[in-house]
Amino acid sequence: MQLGKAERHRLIESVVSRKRVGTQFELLDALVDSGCSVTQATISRDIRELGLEKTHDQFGRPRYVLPHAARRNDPAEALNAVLGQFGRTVAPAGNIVVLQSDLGAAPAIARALDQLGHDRVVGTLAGDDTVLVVAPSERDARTLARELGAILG
Amino acid sequence: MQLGKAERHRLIESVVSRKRVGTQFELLDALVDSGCSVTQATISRDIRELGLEKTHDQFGRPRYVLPHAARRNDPAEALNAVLGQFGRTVAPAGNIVVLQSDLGAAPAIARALDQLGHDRVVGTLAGDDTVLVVAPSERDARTLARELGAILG
DNA sequence: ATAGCGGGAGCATACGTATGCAGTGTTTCC
DNA sequence: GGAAACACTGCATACGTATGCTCCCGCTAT
Repeated sequence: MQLGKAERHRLIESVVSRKRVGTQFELLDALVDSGCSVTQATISRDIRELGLEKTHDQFGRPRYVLPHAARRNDPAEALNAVLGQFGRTVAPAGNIVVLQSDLGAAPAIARALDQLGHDRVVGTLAGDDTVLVVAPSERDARTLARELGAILG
Repeated sequence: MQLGKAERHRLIESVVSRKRVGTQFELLDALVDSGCSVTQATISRDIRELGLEKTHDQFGRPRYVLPHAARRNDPAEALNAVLGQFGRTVAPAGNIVVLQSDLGAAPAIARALDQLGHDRVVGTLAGDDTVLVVAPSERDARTLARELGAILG
């Protein structure tokens, strides 16, 4: 044994979050490539211990992902939740995206946007129920508005 | 065939969100109890079409859940995200829970708490970076603080 | 009417995952 | 040191899930 269980777990988390892994044998191959040689049985146990979830991607193909709990601090998740819950409308106007929300939620949304590190978000300004999102260009603003609109539903 | 595919899908969503279903045969049984008799093969296809995810509960037991996308409007999800992302500290004080957050996030947190419909949340009052959560009793406040603290990490 | 098409579902089975058991190595406590 | 307890893993296999094939039904155009 060259790699301990804990290191293997880190490795699995890393692999799974970087590429689509649909079966435990695929994962096994990836681990072997990284110099970690174990059997499927071990991987099955690892997966339970890590709490990995098996989902389907947009094409219905299987995929393991990190447990939801582990993604709780992911800025993208936060934006999804806060925007899905409190967002009302999005509209581009020049190189600005105007985002309307439930009263009081705007600062949180703006903060979530800031933390995204999104290329098309230059900066944000929040009121009580409105966020102005400044984009680099009109074109970017339109794209961004579309992206945010998709989250709203 | 008495139930169409669409109705069966609704039924599956309902069952899966109400109780822990660990295998497709368990789900099959539940459907039969609801007067819908199909085979495991059909359920396998349904599960892919619905995009259900197979996770592990806190004891490592398997469980199907609705896809993450479908839970985006779940108030509990919103609270998790917003609190996990922006929450700082929680402390009970009398029958009040004092919640400190990142600047500006308090109103969103308060809103998320309100929408929970939680028995121990009588009402909330939000400043910029502080939420006061009013609980029915000191006991409730302590319990509530513990619950919220768990979300923070 | 009927031939042709497409969706839905069952059956059998291939594919994928979990687990009882046994073996090995490590730590702990006499 | 030696025994006991424990953690980790592989092997074989039981368990669980996906899918190729087929049939059936309902629709449409001929």
